[in-house]
Amino acid sequence: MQRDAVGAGMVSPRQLMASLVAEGVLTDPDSPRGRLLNAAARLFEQKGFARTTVREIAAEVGILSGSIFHHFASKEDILCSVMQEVTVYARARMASAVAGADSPRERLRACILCELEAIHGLAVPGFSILVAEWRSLSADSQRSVLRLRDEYERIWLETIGGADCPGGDPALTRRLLLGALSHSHSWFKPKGRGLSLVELADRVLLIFAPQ
Amino acid sequence: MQRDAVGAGMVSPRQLMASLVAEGVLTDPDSPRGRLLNAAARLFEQKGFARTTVREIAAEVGILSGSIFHHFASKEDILCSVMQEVTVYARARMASAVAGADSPRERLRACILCELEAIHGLAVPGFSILVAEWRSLSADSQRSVLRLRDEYERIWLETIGGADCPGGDPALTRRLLLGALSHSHSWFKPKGRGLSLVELADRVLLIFAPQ
Amino acid sequence: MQRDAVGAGMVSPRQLMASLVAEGVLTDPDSPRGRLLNAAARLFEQKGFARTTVREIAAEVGILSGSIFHHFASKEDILCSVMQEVTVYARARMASAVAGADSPRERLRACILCELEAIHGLAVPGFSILVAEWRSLSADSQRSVLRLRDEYERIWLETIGGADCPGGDPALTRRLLLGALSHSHSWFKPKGRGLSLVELADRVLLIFAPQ
Amino acid sequence: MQRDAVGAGMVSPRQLMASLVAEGVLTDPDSPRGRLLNAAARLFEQKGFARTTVREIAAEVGILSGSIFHHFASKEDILCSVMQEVTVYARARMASAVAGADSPRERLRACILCELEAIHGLAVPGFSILVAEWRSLSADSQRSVLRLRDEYERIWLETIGGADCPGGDPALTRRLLLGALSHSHSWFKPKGRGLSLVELADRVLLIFAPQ
DNA sequence: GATGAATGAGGATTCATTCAT
DNA sequence: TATGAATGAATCCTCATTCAT
Repeated sequence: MQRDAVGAGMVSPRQLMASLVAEGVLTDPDSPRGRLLNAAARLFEQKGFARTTVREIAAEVGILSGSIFHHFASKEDILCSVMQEVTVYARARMASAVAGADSPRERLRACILCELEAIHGLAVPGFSILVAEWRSLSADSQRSVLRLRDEYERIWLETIGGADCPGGDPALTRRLLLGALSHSHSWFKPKGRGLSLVELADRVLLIFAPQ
Repeated sequence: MQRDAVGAGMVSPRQLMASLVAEGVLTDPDSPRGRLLNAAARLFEQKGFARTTVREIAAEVGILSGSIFHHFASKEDILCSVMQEVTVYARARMASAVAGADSPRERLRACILCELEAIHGLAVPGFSILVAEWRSLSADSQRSVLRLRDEYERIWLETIGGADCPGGDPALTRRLLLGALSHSHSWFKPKGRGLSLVELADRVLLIFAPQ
Repeated sequence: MQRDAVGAGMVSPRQLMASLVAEGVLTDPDSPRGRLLNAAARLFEQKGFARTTVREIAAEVGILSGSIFHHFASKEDILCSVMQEVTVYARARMASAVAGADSPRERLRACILCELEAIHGLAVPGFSILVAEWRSLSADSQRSVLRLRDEYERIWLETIGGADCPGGDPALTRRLLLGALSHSHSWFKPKGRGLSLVELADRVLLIFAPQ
Repeated sequence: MQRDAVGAGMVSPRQLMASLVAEGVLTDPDSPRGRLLNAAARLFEQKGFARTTVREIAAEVGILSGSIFHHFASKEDILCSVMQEVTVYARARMASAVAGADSPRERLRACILCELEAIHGLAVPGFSILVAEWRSLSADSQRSVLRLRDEYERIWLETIGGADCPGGDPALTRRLLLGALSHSHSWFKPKGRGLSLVELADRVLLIFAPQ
């Protein structure tokens, strides 16, 4: 029997985003700022932060490069904002996914799938940037993102602690998992005729929580 | 009882490198070109390829930026050369490490430790660049590195296939391992009072090949 | 009796240029781009393309070198644009000059004087660049200029064909004329107390169309 | 009846050069310096002085760029030397050609053909450089070449004065001729199935000295 | 909010030239 | 004489950022 994707029983990505926008904790993706963030996320993911120019980001949403600075203080501010938005969204999504899972093992599965979907842009573009471009951020910006990320990681640690993972060190397990999952961005093609994302999640689960 | 590091029974890094240099398959690290490669590897690892200037690389070995182009055709050529050298060296080291291990499980452990040592620059600086800066390479350069890397990966796949890894898909296991290990570059501090590299390797082994 | 210069009965250079600018086929010489083109033409003529730096061109119009690339894609693009503008203008001027001449011989005289005036910058600066810097242009750029030049040369060939030139090969005559006239750029000084441009044209006419 | 080329009755190019080398007024083309001069002349003609690097010249004769400066003081010195050699050789050849012609008209024909052969590299490569790269030379170097060229031009002027050229101004006629002939370098292909060099010379003669 | 021209510091790269070996 | 590593100034070009309109 095909297991359910994370989405089952959850609010849809669109609904979730809408409610976060309503709460004022996320930028409206249809606003100029929101469209810039999306374009930037896509480009940073595709070509990397350093190789993306503000001109390209601006062109992507049909404005000129100078106009970007009405919305962001600097190029780094764009990156930081992207990361913040991604973090906020991923955290909400993760909370919702875990809440909808019954057993400890299901919860871990939900976390893995949730992060995989984020990494591969199914839910929100830009998650892989968090790992790949971390060093492009100034120390201050890193702190601001880390603060937002805290709870996201807390959920992960609790979930790993609850599941029966070998090694007995949830922090280490989490780090290995983060590396393994985020690297999948460079080789896993969800469109392919091979593994689906859900299948990949199950394989990973089998390794990090056997039985 | 403290298990042995990979190095036990192997030729020393220095000896290995010397013999590879003698074979003409590696650049003499004391030659101008070799010193440039080392400096570049260090800087690329520290700050990333895009954020490193040729001026900095040149300054690191005490020459002027223009002089670099006596040894390399372009900045990208430096990156490509670094990756090639790292690959050649890591391959030789890996072959030697695996050859010195008796059981399948020991061989896997040797692979993991070997790669961890490479990632953390204990053996050769620059291995983590292979993952982190892969996209900074042109398609042609990528191919040239991949050709050299082929056997390295072949050893990995055979070793994983021989060990009793869950999942039954050595290629997938390898990819997850590569992600998990290379990401350790951004959080693991070998100097720290925490885990040692050998201990980290054993933990990873426990997860990817339980029992 | 002093014969008339080409200008007689023609629209003035200023009027002609103004109408071409209005048609959108020439750049407004008062626009930033136009001023850059003029400065570049003057410098290329004076010192040659290779020995002229973009800094100098920029300085000539009071901007910094980097700002040039808002208007042109590359230094070669500047050269190409100069040649295109010069060609368009010279073509219009030539057409107008020939149209105002009554006899075949007068038409040839008009062509010669028109090209001489162009070469010596009396009408438009930069014509001599067309010959002197032709090899500095990429093959693609050469084609784009040649397309614009086609009609200019067609007028020449028809005019030579109509006049009673010895040799009976208008194409050859044109080539010899072009060489002879454009070389005058390096020795003829219109300001001098010697020959005037009009006199020079008449001498050339006497040689290439005797009687 | 096919008219004779200049060469008829003259010493062969090879003999002429040999005797000039013997006199010490020309560099032995088989000496290192001579081979450098030939390579440079060919490259300057092909790509222009500014676009030719000393590396290319050196490579052409199989030495390294640094070694060039054992033979020449600077890149400009190479250009100057090329022009001097070309001038000396052309002068000797011209004298010999004119001496072998009987009538004034024949003498003019010999001059034209002689210069055409020089321009198209049949006798010595590099003559077209004299016109095309004149501005690449410093004032001092220009003077040194002009001194050598004096007699060459004197022969031209006397010959033109002796022939029955229209216009009555040998200096002007010479200048127009020089422009017309040297420009042929950019369009005339001696190999082609069209005009031969001798035929071209006869056409030119017909224009500049009718009847 | 948007424009687009301009900035200006900095980037990689070129290349004639030098000089110890 | 030849080498080849190094120089160092200059080159074209890039790009985040500013600002008057």
